[in-house]
Amino acid sequence: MIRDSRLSSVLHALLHMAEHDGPMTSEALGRCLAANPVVVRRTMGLLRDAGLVASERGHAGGWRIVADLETVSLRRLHEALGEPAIHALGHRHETPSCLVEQAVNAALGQAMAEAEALLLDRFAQVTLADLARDFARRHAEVRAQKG
Amino acid sequence: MIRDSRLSSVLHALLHMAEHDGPMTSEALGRCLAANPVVVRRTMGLLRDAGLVASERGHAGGWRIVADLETVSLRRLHEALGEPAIHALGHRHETPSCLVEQAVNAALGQAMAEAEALLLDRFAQVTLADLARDFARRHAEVRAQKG
DNA sequence: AATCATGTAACTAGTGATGTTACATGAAGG
DNA sequence: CCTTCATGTAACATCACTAGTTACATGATT
Repeated sequence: MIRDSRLSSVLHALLHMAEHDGPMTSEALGRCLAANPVVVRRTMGLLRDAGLVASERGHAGGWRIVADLETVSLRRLHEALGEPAIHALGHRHETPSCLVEQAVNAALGQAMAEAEALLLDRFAQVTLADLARDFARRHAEVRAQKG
Repeated sequence: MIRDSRLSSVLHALLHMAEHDGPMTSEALGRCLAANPVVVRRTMGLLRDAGLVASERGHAGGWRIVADLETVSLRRLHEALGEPAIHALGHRHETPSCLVEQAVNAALGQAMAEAEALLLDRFAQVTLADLARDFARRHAEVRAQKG
């Protein structure tokens, strides 16, 4: 089971918002993501706290992007979500007194730190604008196949 | 919360077994790991199925290593444990019909695949013998400080 | 004032490792 | 043979966390 799909969800939501004129309601986003509107609000609220989106109540309310797509990287979104744990693996005692466990933690910890650094680096290199362009390319491709 | 510390646990257990003469009981290993003996049996059983350790019942029974420490890598142990999920992040729909989600999955999936490949590569390069040597070095260091 | 949408609390569901109890099975020693 | 010791395994509880759901308050627009 995937433990945390929020980064994927907010990316999906943000791209839909980028392609959409005017604010989108939590319910509309929930239909796009096949997710519950309350969960959408809960997750988007973290992006609002980070200054990436804004929400408005009442008629014609909803969510809209207030940041430049070119400057928002996946890493920034990951941070906005509270930097949830990336790895499902780990060790129980962080600072063990046992020398054996220290050796284990050193080896395991280094490999995982390298993998995490690589992932965060990749996240930092991809912006919402990149994804929007990739979507546009896929969209054009499908239209070309049909036409 | 760490979801899966089994790799760390079996490494810890195997190194203790390597430093110990004769088989070690689940209860003794449980004391080393601060874990429940039944959990130890459950986890070590996977290594037994992979041919890395053997178990014996009755008096003077317990667990012992039957593989060459030089040839057992962290990756092989990870495989013996059933290759549990490495990432805590992911997306919900693997093959979405939505083009937006396809673009998201492609970007996210590639970054995560790279990170996973790096981690598995690092795991493949570290053997139990390497860890045993690292432990011996740490042990000598501590004795030097005391003496 | 009615309607619409967010804000948020409170609770449930689902997942997977880990903890725990209980009991069967087999091996060694008296 | 029988007791003891240790694994083998089933069954259930616990824990942590995201996601789903219900309910209601708050604020903005018409």
